[in-house]
Amino acid sequence: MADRPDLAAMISPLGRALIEAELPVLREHGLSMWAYSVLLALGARPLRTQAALAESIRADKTRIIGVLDDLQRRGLIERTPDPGDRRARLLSLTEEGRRVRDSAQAGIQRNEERLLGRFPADDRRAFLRVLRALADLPPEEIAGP
Amino acid sequence: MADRPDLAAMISPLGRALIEAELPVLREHGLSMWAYSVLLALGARPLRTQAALAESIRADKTRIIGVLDDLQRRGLIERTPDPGDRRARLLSLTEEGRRVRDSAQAGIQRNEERLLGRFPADDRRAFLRVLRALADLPPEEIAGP
DNA sequence: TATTGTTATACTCTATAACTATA
DNA sequence: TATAGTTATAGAGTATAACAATA
Repeated sequence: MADRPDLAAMISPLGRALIEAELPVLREHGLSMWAYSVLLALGARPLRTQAALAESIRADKTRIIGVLDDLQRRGLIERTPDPGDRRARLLSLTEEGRRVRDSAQAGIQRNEERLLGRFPADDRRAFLRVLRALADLPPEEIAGP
Repeated sequence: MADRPDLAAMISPLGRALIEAELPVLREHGLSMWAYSVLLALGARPLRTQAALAESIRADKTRIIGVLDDLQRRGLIERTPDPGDRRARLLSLTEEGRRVRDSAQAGIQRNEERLLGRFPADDRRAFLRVLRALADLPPEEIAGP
């Protein structure tokens, strides 16, 4: 027997539980998980094509179309044909979209801070430092040789 | 904007990537992810019913039947009717099952140790300490009030 | 009647392929 | 012809409901 559980066996269910914890907050804002992912991705920087957006959130491009339709209808994003190439749609957050994203994220991180609050500050900082570094690794690096 | 990404946004994709990293190792041992989960759960302690096993790995009970069929056929687990209640099936690992589980887990953790090896020992210990504590929390505690 | 395990069915999510419009 | 976006179809994975055996 190993002296610790597999990382994946700890991290993967924890991720599912954290997503479960997000759902009530997102529901209050009328957002699905995909919709929230889109708002986060567009907030980081506006994107020039839906395909690029889909790739950045690791989704299939056909999967986000309904999500974009809904966000646009509700005035949270703008989707305008690129004048330079009318096949592409320029994507960006509206002010309202930014507001909804920030409000949802504040609610989510409030709960996450409650969870982290049970650990000593040093452990918390080290945990976040390692987690951020691991999360930034490209999947090929995680997969290994 | 928040000063860090949401925990879920970091942890959940990381979990998926770690599972991807496990797949080649599991494939070498002829194991699916569910089969490996079963071997791990039965290794911790033998279980008296399939329903209890399913619950312990957060699976539907109908979902693991084919997995158990296969593991039993290959001699990795034993599934014997409980003499005291012939409806139930006593589940346990065989010696071969234990061997396969240990070999697969060794391969998986070898790669995980490679990933952790890039961090200072202190950070690594703190990371695992916090991660284990979070993974041990019941989902209700993670969900919050 | 209730419970364990099983099988059959339906549903959800996701990806693949076909289509439209621009280039 | 190639590409961005969209729609329609098919596939995988999962859960729900019905069933058989035992209590």
